[in-house]
Amino acid sequence: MDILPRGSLAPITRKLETLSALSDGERNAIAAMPIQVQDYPRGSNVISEGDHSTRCFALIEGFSCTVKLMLSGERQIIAFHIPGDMPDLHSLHHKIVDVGIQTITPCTVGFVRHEVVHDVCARYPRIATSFWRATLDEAAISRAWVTNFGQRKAPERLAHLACELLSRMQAVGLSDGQACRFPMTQTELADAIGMSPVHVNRSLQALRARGLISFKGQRLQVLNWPALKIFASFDPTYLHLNEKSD
Amino acid sequence: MDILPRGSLAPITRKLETLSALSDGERNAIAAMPIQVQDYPRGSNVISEGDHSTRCFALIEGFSCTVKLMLSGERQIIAFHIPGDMPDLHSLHHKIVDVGIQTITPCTVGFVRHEVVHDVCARYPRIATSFWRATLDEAAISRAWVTNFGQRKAPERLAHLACELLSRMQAVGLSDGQACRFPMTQTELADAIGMSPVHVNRSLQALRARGLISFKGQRLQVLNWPALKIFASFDPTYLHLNEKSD
DNA sequence: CGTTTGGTTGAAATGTGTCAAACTTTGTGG
DNA sequence: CCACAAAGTTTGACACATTTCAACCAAACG
Repeated sequence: MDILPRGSLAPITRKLETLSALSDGERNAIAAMPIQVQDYPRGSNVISEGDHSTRCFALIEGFSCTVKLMLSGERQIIAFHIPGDMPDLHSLHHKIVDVGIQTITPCTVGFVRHEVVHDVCARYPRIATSFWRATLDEAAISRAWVTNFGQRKAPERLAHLACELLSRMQAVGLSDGQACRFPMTQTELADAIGMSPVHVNRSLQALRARGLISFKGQRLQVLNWPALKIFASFDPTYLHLNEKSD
Repeated sequence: MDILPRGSLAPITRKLETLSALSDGERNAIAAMPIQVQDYPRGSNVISEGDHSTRCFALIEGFSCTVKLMLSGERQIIAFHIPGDMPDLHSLHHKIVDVGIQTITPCTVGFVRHEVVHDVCARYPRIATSFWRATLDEAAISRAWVTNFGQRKAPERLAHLACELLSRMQAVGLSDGQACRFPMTQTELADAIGMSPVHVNRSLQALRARGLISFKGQRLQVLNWPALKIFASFDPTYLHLNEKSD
């Protein structure tokens, strides 16, 4: 754990810039925030359910997910996070966190103390707005997941998730055409879409058989984007990707 | 449609007070916001998907829900709203709304223009915080719904929804012991939990057979709260009911 | 090279959807 | 206040989606 050189905040600054335009002063204020960088191996808990939160973090490198653990031992994955995301911003106002955050791959995260964030928000209202918007973007994704669960069968659900992930990766410049890194195991996908791993496997085969997507070595490749969108009835409006505040 | 006398803002002020303590100045600023009151019959659209939003609203009286309409004509209910809720606060920063809001009963709502809210937020940071928190509370509920869909079968899912609704009604003083108004039809419940109306009906019968709840004349009566909580594995932490900011 | 982890397969059990009909309640106009 | 219509609820039989369990296979890894 050490202090991050200014440059490493690039993913977060870039993310905030997508939310609203920043002045030089605002950019500097963000770059000046004291940040504690920490690496986590795959499968570790960055935040545990029930923790009392005093800081929040940005995902600098790697994939993580928000999870809810059941008494039965089952785990529900509620959201996936990609570099630049700030998955526990809500802890700024919800001190008792009701979900955990786990790493899916080895991750590098940057922690910032809540006082620091509150202070920056107080001095730069537009930054506060950006943080608020980041939490709203997340909320919109949760709503889309509710719809995904309620309205779609397994193959369509998986297809929709693939559409979402690729779109988000494209939005932060982490895609390679219509392909991107996709390190989730089938068991993790099962925990995310609320189905058994066996059924995930069969649904993925159905998607492959239709020539929509392919998975090889932790990569998702979309073979027929228009057809995939139609199959999943994917409408990216909910991601609010090209909509800045103010 | 007319201007509301100050007193009618009571549900909203009370709601905001549950989010963070308000000073007299803050209370006055809220009471002074110009508000347009409008009545809607049951089954009408307060907000339609795709609208470009210039104001947001508080539900003063009645029940409404957030919906996502599918191309197929199906509708997914994403959230239920009770008096005091401000279901489209997110439109403050997401101008293009990706969901609609429909009334479940006749409703009275109060609209406030976005500029007015932004102005109050700028002058009273604690009010801004309260609004932010209100959107975070909603987001936490969406996350809980994802878990509800992913982890529970129909009867447990319905039971969890009943727990949530009753808890929220209790929190704003609209319950009657362990009973409260519950005007949703089985078809609406079906749209909310992503199941067919027939299966909702059978699941409700299962809950009644277990002696957990009863429905009569738009009322939900919980007959065995401890047993219901266990059956639904309901943990109210996610509602953040007794947690104020600052 | 063996071990572990993740992916694939088949068959049977369970959960849920669909359709069509009957029943019950609610609301409305005469 | 009644009669009727409309809306909401309940039932049964059958089809389909998904889970479960157990086994096998393939790739990754020390």
